[in-house]
Amino acid sequence: MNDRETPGSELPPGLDSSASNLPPLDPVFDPRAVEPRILEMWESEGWFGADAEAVEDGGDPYVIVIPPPNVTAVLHMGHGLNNTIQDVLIRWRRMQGRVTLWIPGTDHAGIATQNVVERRLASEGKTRHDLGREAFVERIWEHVRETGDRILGQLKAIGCSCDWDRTRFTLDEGLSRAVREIFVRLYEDGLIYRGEYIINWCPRCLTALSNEEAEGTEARGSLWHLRYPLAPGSEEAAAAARAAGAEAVGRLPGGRWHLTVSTTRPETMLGDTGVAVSPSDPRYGPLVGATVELPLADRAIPVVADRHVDADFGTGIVKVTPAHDANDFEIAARTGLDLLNVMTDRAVMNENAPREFRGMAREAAREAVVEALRREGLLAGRDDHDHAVPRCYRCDTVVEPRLSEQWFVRMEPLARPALQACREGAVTFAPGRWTRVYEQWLEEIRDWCISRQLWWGHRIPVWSCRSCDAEMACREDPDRCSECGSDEIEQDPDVLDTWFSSWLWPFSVFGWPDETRDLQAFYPGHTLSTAPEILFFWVARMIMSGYHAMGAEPFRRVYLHGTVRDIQGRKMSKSLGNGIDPLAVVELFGADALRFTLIASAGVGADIRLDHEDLEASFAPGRNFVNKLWNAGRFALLNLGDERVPPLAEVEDDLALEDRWILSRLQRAIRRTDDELEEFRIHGAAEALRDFFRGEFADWYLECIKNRLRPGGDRREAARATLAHSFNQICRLLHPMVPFVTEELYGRMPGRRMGRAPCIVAAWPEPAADRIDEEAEKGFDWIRELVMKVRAMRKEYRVPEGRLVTVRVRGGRGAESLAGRGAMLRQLARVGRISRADQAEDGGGDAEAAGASAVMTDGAELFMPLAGLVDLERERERLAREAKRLEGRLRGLGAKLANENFLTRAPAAVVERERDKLASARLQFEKLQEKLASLTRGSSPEARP
RNA sequence: GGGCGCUUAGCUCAGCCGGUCGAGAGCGCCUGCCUUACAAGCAGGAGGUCGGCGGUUCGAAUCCGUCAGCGCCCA
Repeated sequence: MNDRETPGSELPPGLDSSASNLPPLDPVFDPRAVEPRILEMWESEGWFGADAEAVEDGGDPYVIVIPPPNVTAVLHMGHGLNNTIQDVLIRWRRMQGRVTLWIPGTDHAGIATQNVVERRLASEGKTRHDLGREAFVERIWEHVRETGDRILGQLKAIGCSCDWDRTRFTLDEGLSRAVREIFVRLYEDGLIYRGEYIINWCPRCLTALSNEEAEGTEARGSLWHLRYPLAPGSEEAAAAARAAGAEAVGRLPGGRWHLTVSTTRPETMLGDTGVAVSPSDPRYGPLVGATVELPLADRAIPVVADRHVDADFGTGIVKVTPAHDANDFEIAARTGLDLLNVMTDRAVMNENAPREFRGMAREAAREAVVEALRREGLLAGRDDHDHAVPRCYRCDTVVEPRLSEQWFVRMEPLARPALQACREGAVTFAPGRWTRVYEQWLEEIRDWCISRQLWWGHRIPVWSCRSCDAEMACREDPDRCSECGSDEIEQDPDVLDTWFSSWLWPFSVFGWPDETRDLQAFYPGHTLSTAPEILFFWVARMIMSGYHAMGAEPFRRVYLHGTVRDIQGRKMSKSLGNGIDPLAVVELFGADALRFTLIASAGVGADIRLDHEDLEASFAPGRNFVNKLWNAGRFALLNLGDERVPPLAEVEDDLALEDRWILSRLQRAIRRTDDELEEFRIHGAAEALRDFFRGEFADWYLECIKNRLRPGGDRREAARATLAHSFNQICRLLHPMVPFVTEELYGRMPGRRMGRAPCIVAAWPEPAADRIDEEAEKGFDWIRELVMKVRAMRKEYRVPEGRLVTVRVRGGRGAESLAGRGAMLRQLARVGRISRADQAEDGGGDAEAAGASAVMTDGAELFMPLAGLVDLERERERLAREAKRLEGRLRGLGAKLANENFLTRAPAAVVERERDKLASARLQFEKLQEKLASLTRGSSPEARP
């Protein structure tokens, strides 16, 4: 990067331009003809990467690690948005001269990837068990080698400037070593433990899931009310409870007392080992310690008191199924109830269930249990009940809480520094509201179940000894027991949660646990951009591991972007078929159009809606903008030609009003763009640049200088210099958002000759305070207003487009502003002749001829003679309408300024501004009244004095 | 049950630590233009009680309260 220019430098003078080996410019931008070539140039010239040395030499790093997509994933719009955001930030910082590094990579996606390959096997009529572990894992590797990393190629296609040489994969040797190391450390610190707990279990994937992986989905279900008879001997207690108002205590037809409990999962009652009430519930006090006869199962279970039970919810009595419900498991732990597992790992009723239900799937068992209870008169009823049913985030199967032995990470000690970092502002979130969400999750942190009953992933590095029962977590695979020396050892069969490797990503990619130069140079990183869905899964855990392993936060700023939705507001998904393939968009409209559309429509953290059925409509904003840019570039290049373009400094004295104006506006655009980017308001930056490029540069500046650019044009070199400079800056400013088209145009600009750095590493523009020119802005604004007024009058009276008009101007700043503007006004508004009527010779004769009139904000009066076209009545109405509008405004401003409170309490500057507005409105109003009066005189002679 | 977000032009959205918003953009719509960079364009235009109500303030799309609708997260 020694080819960089110093910021703020002018274009080197007089360098040849048009690299004539480039293809000619099409009138319509053809991304397919441009993008691959540019991409190839960036990569072959090696602009994407960075090495530690640049930082060691004093460079200021800027680091982003990509949220690693699943290795077998294909790009979707969410990736498109997220990675465009990251690329904008990276390219911007790179141009600023930071040592930028964006690390790409993928994760192995344990369940997802294993599922894909298992499905393939199934189509061959095989299961993974037919192959055996080793062969199966090899099969997955094959699959990954074939189709993996496809998504990275897709990221390249949308222009992502990652350091591709540093591509990482969570199962790489280095990253696996990091996983092993952190596991052993946590184990040695007592932060990893194994235990039998209720976990979320997917009966299809046959593995444990973390809480985060069990997604609650709204479902319309049933709440069943079941009657559990009380064992003999509890009659008195039951009667007392009933007397105390316990409606859930009643008598069966035969006279026996019973309790009523409610459940959404009746089949679990076969595993009930107790019934619980609140210890503070006066109604059930007498019943605590009583015995219930569990129907169907023919077991006696006790009534216990536990604080978890809410006396005010439902009947105030709950059934307790410790082996099949997390809350019940905790109740059992506190009250000593038995654990009874009545299901297999496939959620089929097992041998602990009564014979008639054994072998039934849980759904069938539910119906059978309900039916059996109904037969016995023990079904008290059923209500509709909407509730959240947890489903496997990978296969959507309903998750079954299951008692099993798993590995957990004790999270509380890890959460503490992560929470503190947030409170102290070491890590901040955009939008800020996510701060609270993050903090609350950490405040109520729960231990993390990290074992998965899969074969694809990092195998848990714990061995146990069959001879002495020792258990050891090892950095290197052991061949004998560290306690007794026996070689009868075996490794835990399970693998680790994929997130247990991705939470190390910000430092494992740099070689941790080795103290590498990369780690030294590039950790901590700076920005993390991702979707809020994985705030807990990933972001929070990275912060925790960062503090634990590295003693520092992995990044300082977290940007959580919105969700890409379809036009109806639904999330895009494969199953709904409402997704948009970013590559299809690239194919149709180009990567730049995709990027600009996404960026320009995404407020910070706001969702984006796109119509998957009308890509044309959805991506028109980006495509149109890019095409406009392309054509402005063509115009500039055509006019700059091969001739020498002087630097601005050389034409300083020849700069015209419009030159000084656009240069001044350019400085403001630079400032605004910087401000927006610094605050992560990328769409704001896009808007700033669109306003400047389209609204000022293309619509006004280019139109203004067309005459001057012709051979022999007035101050031609000044126009060429200003054009070259401002378009060059526009390319740079827009490069982070639309890198391809800007690179292509920049590469053709004068001064870009062999060897000089391309746009991707051109210096980011810096605002030059001495180019801000208030006077030029005011002067040019006056011209703009005049042109707009003339255009409006022409339209009003349908003056043919090609026809030149005459305009007379009186008063205002016309005198000083009009000199030498003839050609410009002809170009902008087809004004053939413009004259000042200030001098006496023109007098107040406007009304003599038929024509259109207008008054500018500074009171300048315009008159456009339009004999034969103007209808006086219509003109009168038009002016009266305008006068009425001004009158209303006058009233409003007058009232405001007559308000003593306003004058005394509002800031002086505000009052001053309002006074100016009033003066201007009054002036305009008066002039209009005069016009109207003269019009009336002109058209009705009898009214003359 | 707890928390958060959204409601501004036909559509998608900016603006929201109050005055420069006399409410903007893109797309769509109407009218006129193939003006030698661009019809993926240019010019002109229509279109909004800034969800309802109440409050604070000299002043509210912007702050507070409340109601309604939509959406998300946690339990």
